[in-house]
Amino acid sequence: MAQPERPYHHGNLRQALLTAAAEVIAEVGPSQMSLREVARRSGVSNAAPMHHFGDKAGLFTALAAEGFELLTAALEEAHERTGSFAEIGAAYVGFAVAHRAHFEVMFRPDLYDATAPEIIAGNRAAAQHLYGPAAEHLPAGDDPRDAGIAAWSLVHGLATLIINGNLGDDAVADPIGTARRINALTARRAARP
Amino acid sequence: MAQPERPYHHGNLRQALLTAAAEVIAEVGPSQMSLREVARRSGVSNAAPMHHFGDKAGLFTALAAEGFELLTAALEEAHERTGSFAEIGAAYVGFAVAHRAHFEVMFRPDLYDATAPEIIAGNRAAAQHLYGPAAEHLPAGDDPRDAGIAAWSLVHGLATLIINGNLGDDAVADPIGTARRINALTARRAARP
DNA sequence: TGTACATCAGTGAACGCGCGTTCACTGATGTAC
DNA sequence: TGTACATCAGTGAACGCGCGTTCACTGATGTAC
Repeated sequence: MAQPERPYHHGNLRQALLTAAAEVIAEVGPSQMSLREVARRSGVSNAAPMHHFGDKAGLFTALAAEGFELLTAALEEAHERTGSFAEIGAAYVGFAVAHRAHFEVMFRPDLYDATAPEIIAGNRAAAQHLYGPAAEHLPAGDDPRDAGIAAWSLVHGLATLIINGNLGDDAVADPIGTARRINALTARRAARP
Repeated sequence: MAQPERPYHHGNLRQALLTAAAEVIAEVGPSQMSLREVARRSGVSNAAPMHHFGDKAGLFTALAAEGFELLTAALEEAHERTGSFAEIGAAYVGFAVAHRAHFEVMFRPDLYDATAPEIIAGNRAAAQHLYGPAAEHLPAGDDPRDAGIAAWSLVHGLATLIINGNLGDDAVADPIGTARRINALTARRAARP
């Protein structure tokens, strides 16, 4: 037993806590997540999370910021890979399902400090990757602002309904496929002005 | 002082508790609502709510059931009055904004007993008033199921984004107007196959 | 290369708090005769 | 019409619990010389 199971210095505790928090949130929801449970799962004392995040809201802020980065990366990747607006929407839904905990926290600003610079920047970056392509694929006569809101509403609503279990089993079983069909349905209409 | 301020028998405590709960939820969110605060606002002892709802989940169940009734009534009214599918969608968003607390609870089934008969019936009734008209206004070639999901996603996403404060001030200031434009935009596209 | 010391990361016990729920109870209401 | 009694609606004190946060602390690491 030369190597103790848990060394005094964790090495990467901050990230481990975020990962554990996402796990807990995915199981019980953001509002039932407790710092103590997160610490427990990370094999660390009750007070350890405070050291990294200051308080509970600080952990949520970090999680939301990480979420916006992940979302932006997912949208960017889909855009560059396919150039298809419908695929960007599918990537949005894919992100929500794959990173359910992040997604739920991101859209509950009451949980965290929404004025933190990393949140504002992350928010803006993600929005640009949605609104930008929406404006590119605009049929004549449509207001670009409304078209952006419509596109966002569509994928956000679908993601929310799937996550909350409000859609049938087939939609839940294949969220990205459902998103593709829904987006294609709307895009197809838009392509015939 | 012949009339005491608070008689022993409230007379309509159940409804008063539901109203107070909706108030609290609108202020602090469903997960921060406590039975004690609801009792406090209703001018009644801590234990009084248990008498009417059994436990906390019971109160949420009652609130969700009431929400489904209100939503169904709102959709039905819009349908009969205008016959317009876009107006039904606007009514959905209008309901979410006007009855924010109900709306939030309804779509968090982890909070209540989703298997309660009044919930299942309410859910089904509301869905029929959305999916039914969606099928009527279906352009050729569209899958009716997908069209229903798309319509629901659009209005549900818009409602969620507005409630969470993710849209700009003008959308928040006039949610129904925004919903009308978004729905009309989609409906207009659908009308040109 | 070795030593002194500052800094960093995590401990663990303790705090006060608000919560959901229980319990035996009491006041008010309705009904049978 | 009056009385006895069952039932209903709400009381208020108490319970045990998990929580976020604090605090003085200790072990580990890095850096200056």
